[in-house]
Amino acid sequence: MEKRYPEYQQLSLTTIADDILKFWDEEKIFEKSVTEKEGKDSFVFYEGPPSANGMPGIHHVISRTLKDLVCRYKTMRGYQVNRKGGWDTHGLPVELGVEKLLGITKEDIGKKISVEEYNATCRREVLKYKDKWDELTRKMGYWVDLKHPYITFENDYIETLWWCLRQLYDKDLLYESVSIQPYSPAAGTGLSSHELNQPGTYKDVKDTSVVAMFKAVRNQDSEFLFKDSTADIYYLAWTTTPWTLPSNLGLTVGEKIDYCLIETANPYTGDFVNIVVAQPLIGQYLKPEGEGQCFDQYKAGDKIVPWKVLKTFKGKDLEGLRYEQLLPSEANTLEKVQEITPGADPFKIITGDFVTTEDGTGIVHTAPAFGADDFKVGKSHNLGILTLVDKEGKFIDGVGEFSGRYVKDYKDEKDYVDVNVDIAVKLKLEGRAFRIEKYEHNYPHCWRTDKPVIYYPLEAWFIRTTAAKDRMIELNKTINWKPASTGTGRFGNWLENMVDWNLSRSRFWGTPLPVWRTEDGEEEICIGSKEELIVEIGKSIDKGFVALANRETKEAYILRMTKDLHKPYVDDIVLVSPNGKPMKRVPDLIDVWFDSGAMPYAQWHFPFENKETFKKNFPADFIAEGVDQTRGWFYTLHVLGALLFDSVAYKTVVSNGLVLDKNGNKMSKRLGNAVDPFVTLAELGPDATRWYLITNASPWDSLRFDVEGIKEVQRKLFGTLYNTYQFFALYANVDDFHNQHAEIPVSERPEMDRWILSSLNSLVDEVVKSFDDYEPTVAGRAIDTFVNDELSNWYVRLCRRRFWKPARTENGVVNAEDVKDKISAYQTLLECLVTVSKLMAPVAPFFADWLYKNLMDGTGAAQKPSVHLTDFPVANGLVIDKELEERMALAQDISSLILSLRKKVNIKVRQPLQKVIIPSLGADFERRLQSGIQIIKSETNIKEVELLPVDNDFIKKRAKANFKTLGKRLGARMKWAANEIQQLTNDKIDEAVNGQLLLNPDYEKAGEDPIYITGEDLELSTNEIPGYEVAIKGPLTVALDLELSDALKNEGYSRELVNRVQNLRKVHKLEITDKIVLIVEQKNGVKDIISGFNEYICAEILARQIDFVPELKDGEKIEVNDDILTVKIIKI
RNA sequence: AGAUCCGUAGCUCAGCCUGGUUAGAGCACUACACUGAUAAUGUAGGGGUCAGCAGUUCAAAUCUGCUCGGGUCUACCA
Repeated sequence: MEKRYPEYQQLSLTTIADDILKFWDEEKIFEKSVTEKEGKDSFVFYEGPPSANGMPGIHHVISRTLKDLVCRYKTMRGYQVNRKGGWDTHGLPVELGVEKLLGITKEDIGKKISVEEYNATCRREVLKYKDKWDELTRKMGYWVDLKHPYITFENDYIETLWWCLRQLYDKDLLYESVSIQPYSPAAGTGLSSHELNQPGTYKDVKDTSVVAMFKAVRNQDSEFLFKDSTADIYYLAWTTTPWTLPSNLGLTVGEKIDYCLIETANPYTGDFVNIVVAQPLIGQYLKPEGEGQCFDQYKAGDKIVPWKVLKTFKGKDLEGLRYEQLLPSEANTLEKVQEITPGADPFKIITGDFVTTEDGTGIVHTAPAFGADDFKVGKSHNLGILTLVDKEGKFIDGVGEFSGRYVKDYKDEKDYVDVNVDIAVKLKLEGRAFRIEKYEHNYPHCWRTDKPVIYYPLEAWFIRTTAAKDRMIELNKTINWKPASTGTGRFGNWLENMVDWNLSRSRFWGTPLPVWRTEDGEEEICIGSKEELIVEIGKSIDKGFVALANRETKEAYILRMTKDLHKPYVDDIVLVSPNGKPMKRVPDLIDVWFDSGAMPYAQWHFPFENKETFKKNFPADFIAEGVDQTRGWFYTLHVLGALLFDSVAYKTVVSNGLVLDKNGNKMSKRLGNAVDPFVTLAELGPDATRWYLITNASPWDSLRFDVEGIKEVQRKLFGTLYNTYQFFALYANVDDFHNQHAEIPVSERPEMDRWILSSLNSLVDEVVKSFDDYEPTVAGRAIDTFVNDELSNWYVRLCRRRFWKPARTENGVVNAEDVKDKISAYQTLLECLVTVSKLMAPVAPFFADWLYKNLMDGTGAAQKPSVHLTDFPVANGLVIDKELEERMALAQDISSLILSLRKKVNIKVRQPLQKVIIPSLGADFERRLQSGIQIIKSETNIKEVELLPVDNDFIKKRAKANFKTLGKRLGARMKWAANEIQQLTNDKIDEAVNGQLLLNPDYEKAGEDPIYITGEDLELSTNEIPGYEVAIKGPLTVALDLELSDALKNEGYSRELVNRVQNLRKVHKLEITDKIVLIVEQKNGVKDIISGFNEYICAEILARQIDFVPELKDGEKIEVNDDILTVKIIKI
């Protein structure tokens, strides 16, 4: 017989993946899935560009699975989904990799190696692992266009970036300013915090710390502090970097922090002073024993210093008060400050939210030049800025005795004297230090020179994101975040606290900032296109700023200078200003995050090309990346979308969590717990891997990756589905079923079929809803449950006979009813399998296609060559019958209870039992039970199901309170009532069910309200049924009649015999269609039993007849119940 | 320091939005059974202070607050 449906020896998910991959390639299925949708609505997806200079890890598989499944799903829902791949190619990681490769440092660039050569190496190295990435992409089944990716280092890409920058520049959103950055005076360079995160840069060091005393100025505002005492008042502020004190311009306090004015003495000089310090920190500076002690006997140097709190107030009250400069000198006079920052108003107390009472005094010494917080708060409170230290790390002229001294030992001087100590000593002598001590803390060091870093103001270019802050917050509210909390929380919060975007990077391999400027800084130009640059160069040549080399034409020169828009070429370009002065490019490169944030525009080389394409593909309907991109890519996309187009850049964003190892540790190469995705895919197959990643945890939860989990998915889902298919194929091939019959209307199919179809359509409904809601985990789990619990373990198991029962008898009589039943079963199972293949296609694309193709091979009625080109199923509401699904659930529960009873009393299922009694739970229950009775009987091998009417007094009932209805009414009496109800007897229960029951008859005596309960306040169940074994689940009770009549015993015996013979057939490797003759050795009474069930037995074992012989020499022994029988089967 | 997610059985996770009776499932383990889907299946068993504390409520795994533990992000970083 021709086998229409392929049958397999065993399931090999890896073979399936290989075969299907080949099929996709050969038939160009991915291309077709896009081209076939030409003209349909598009679903816009952006691929976040990975950097190909590192190997892909398993965590890339999860985010890409997520992206892929959404795109596949939307394709099947009828959208055209273009997916352009991309590569992120600039930035520090690439540069560091190259430096390592070449064995050089940043300083060597331009010296040992030319910038040109260096950048060429970067360009080459950055796509080092591109092949590996492409391979992973293919093998995991991620459909994305790898043939036409956008690459951020290409000229066209950079040109769009320049266009974007020019737009921002024209809108006055691009500006240059000073910012505080980590700076290494020893190396003479700023450091990125990436560099600060190199191992070993943070070291524990002991520094001289000072609690300095800033003398309060008495005026109208501060009068409230002065009225209680005549002594001078000092604000105490702590610092671990005393060298910043001459640059002090303010003191910052916390608005809501409590501060105290305290009368005490300077511990070094013994002078009586009043100090101001945060209330929670008093204990750090003054001993409790000193509180309230008499001042008369105190002298300098005494261990216990007397003190007394004069006043307590909030930081807010201090705002605006003035103090005298701590270390005045020529260089830091008010005039000098105002010379540098006109209009500045320093030397006052301000408030800042970064102030804590963790350490220090609760008053923060603020030197805007040397701290990011200081700078920010200084700027907003107009303190001005003073930088009394130069770029070499030494004090500038005009700082008195400290001028010319290095603030840290940057030059490895033999006799270096710590200037910080000298400053402390000076303060101590002047009575301006309250405490001086060595303080050990963690401080960053330059990873090249090992010298301490300082924070230092440096020029940098910024995007004025804060200008559009409100709009960005508003736009963010329209974005569908998965999970929502990331949007409102992490991202929303980030937007609320937004600062301007520091674009500047002082590296070599990156997009150059296209700003040219005259030396005096008076004139500058921002170039917005290559064309514009060419024009400007032309002007410059005409002006004579460019000395053309021998015989080089103007055109050739321009071509040479613009063929690569990177360093060093752009730096060699000199342009001419409107006033005729030469302009050179500012040295900065831009943050690589700008590169990726601008991909919606740059991937199409907009606006220079593809204007229409861009319009159709902006904004994205959907993006997805790891949650670590929240403030990375998600942010930069959002910024540029908002600033350039006043639009969101994406409508839905899914942020997936991390992949941890099975012990919950972060995967890292160093720990050796990183999972190689290639190994996983090769060994376990992409489908199981993808399914596991998606269904094990919500994408945004972090996932503990364990290969055992994938194996479980293999076994449970794919194994079961494979078995189900095999089962179908086996019998469909036998019966030559290939969907050649007219479809039997669902209403005419048996209840079992209607049930699984209802369940299937309910599943479709749920899966569609979940995918639409970007909840693939819910969808996957639902499919899993359907396949295992409903389709395989219930439908197929219960319907097995329908498939292998012959539709015609041996002599060819066809029973029309049987035929129809069989066709119905095939049609039903086929529909389930085909539908499941489509439902699972987004998540398990290989297996789904394999299953689909096998089924279509059999039916020969393929709508499409691949499941991925089909339409996603749509639930047919008419087929969904929730009532039927409930009925089946009831039948399942009852069957399960009966099976557990059989187990309990040790009567195997093959032994028929006469009767099961089920107490009714009301009319509804009876109706629902009725249609399940047949199923229960055959599933549990029981002859009859007897329904016990509600009002019988045969069983003992048990009532439980319905907390939901009663709780609201009774309130505090609930506990009491629940207890009462539990003790109700049959007649009381009946009273309630039939009308109402007064629960507290003596309510009047107790002075209470009467409590009436009705049937709906009770949940009834059964306590016991005399003479029966009883099992209970919730309100449901079944009672099993255990009596075995001879007839039942004999029937059991026959069934047992059938089972043994079936085993023999299997052992002898008979085909399931082979006919046999059974020969049995005669033995006491056996013949009578067997003969009584002759027809049944023959039908089951496909025997033409059963012969009995007195003695069977070459027979086999089988055990039936307690008998040993000798039998023989002969194939005919 | 701030933000955010997570904490339920040995493990992986449901349940929480919308409070209600004895908190579920799978894996693993133990025992028994079943076997024409068989690398499957059924039944039973052990296994839980639902991280902790407090509050709201007749009633809290569920709502609120705080604390603890873990992860991630941010602190001008790619």
